[in-house]
This record gives sequence, structure tokens and C-alpha cells, in this order.
Amino acid sequence: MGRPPCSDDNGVKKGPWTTEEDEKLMNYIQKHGHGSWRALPKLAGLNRCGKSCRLRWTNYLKPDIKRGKFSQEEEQTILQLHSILGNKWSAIAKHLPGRTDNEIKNFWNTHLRKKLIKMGIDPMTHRPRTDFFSALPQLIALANFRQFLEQQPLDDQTAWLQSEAVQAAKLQYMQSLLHSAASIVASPTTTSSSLNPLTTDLEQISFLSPPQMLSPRVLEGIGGTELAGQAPQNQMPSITYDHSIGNINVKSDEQRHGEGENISQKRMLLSENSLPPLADMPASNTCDISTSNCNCIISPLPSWSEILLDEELMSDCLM
DNA sequence: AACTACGACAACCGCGCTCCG
DNA sequence: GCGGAGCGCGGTTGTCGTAGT
Repeated sequence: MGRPPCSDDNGVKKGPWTTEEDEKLMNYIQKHGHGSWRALPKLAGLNRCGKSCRLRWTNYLKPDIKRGKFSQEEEQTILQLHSILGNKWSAIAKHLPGRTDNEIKNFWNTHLRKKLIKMGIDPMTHRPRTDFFSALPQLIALANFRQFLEQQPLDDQTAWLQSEAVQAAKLQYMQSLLHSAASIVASPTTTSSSLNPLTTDLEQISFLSPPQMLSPRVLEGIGGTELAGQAPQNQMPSITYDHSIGNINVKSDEQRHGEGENISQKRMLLSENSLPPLADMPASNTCDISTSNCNCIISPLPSWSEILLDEELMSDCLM
């Protein structure tokens, strides 16, 4: 493949464009169109490579380009589209007339990304951060628990514990798979109606965190004592997550429906001893990014335990 | 006033895709 | 089907302005 890179062109100017160069480029394109970008610099009398000319034109000189600060609406649209499309800047730019992919990319990197990180939200997944280091204490606890099991005689009780630990490990593994899947799912084939900022709720971010799928005994064993005993298996409580203080609030069904505002919610601190969220999946949860307030209500999904604990499916996944 | 750190954004670079001979 | 040319895209770097010390 023999195409020389732009930088190899002899004596070609690099760096910021002068007004004189801008004028030359604009005049030429307005008269002749850009045609072949490779041939353009010579024809226009510019000592630049074609690629540089194309970039300058598409990102700066094109007449329909909107410049200046991004509006609140544009910001929300970018957030919404990024949660669906990921770093597909050109695809995002198509939904923001007058904005270029480069401009959106820069705005994301300098403003929005930092804003999300500050709020404790992973800018790539648009979910509360569950990076390696935050999960490290759980992994260490899990390793210790395994060591503990290996030192015990394999009677019925420890065998049962071991199988529960295996389930826990499987769920952890599924979490990583689902994280990967979530980023892949962000495909450009999404229907245009779902992307329309006028018809969608721009403030919505979804995530699911079902630590209650592990039995209390397992949670206790792997160090999750804060979580142990919060909810019986297969009875999914609703969980609200407060980004600002890093807390998860858990309410049972009766609490949710019967007792209104004065319920004494069982509160789980996202401490070193708690499990990280185990899965991500779109749900009917809302999260207001612009105000840093998040109160994501996690819907119970009983089918999850059936799916995740299915031996055949899991053995396929783990092979 | 001089220096440093940081943020914003323009521009560059390399890769991959598409088109065409 | 293959290979080269051209283009578009996303990640990264460079440059400039400004706030802080």
C-alpha cells in the first residue's frame, strides 16, 4: 500500500492557517468546488496537503458552520446521542445542524466528559463508574474466600458454599461481558426516531444493579456484609442510586407502594465491602445530568436470575 | 511583571473503508 | 479478485489564551 502520508509531502506547510490561505481556499472552492482534494492545493496555489485543505474547509470555512458556544439543547442532544452511539462523532454531528464532528468531539473531551467524571459517571458507559480499582476490594475478598474454602474439608456445607461462590464468580464475569456488550450495542443502525431530541427524554440514563441476586450467605462470604440480608432471593427490591454521595438506597415492594415518603429506607453504602453493580441493561430509570441529581429507580427483572443462573447458558459463556 | 498550569480548540496523524481500473 | 488512490473518521498533539501564583 503505497500512499505516502500527508506529512511526507516535501515542503508542505503545516500548522495554523493564515487568513490569506483561508481566502485562497475559499475562493477556489466557491469557483470550482473542491473536486479532488489531493489536486486542490496545487490548483488553488496553496502550499498545503489536500488533507489539510479538506479539514480546514469542513471544520472551519464551510459557510453553513455554526460557531460559538453549545446551547443547553445541543449539550443534551450530544449526551443522549453519545449514550447510544458512543464516539461516533460524525453520526452525532448529523443530528446537530451546523456543528462539525471535530467541534463536537472537542466539546465532549473538554466539557462533557469531565462533567460526567466529576459526577461519578463513566463517560463511556453513561453509568456509575465500576472500574477495576473500585472493584478491587471485592476481587481480593473473593480470592480470600476461595482460599478459605480450599482449606476446609469438602463436606456438604462447604460444597454448597463453593457452588454459591462459583455462581458469584459467574455473575461477576457476566458483568464484564455485559459491559462490553453495552458498548457494542451502541450501533449506528438505531432508528432515527429514537434519536430525535424532540421526541425523546434527553435526561435519561439507564443502569441496572442487582446485587440481591446473590444469596446473603454468599455475600457475607465474599465480604459483602453490608449487602447480605437486604433482600431474599428472587424478591427484587427497587434500588435508588445517589451519585452525589455515592449511596444506594434499597426499598422493598411494600415500602415502595405502601409507606410513602416516611419510610426508613435501608441504606447501603457503596463501601469497600459491597459488591460492584453486576449488570447493565436499559431500564426505565432517569438521571438528570445537567443538575447532577440522579435518582435512578431500578426496576425488578425476575428473568435476570433465570437467565444468569442457567447452567447451560453460563457454561457456554464461560467456555 | 514573569512564570507556570491549565483549558479550549484547531490541526495533524494513522487507520480503515470504498471506489475504480 | 487485487491493488492503488482517495476520502472520512476517531484519536492525539500542538498552539494559544487566560487564570493563578
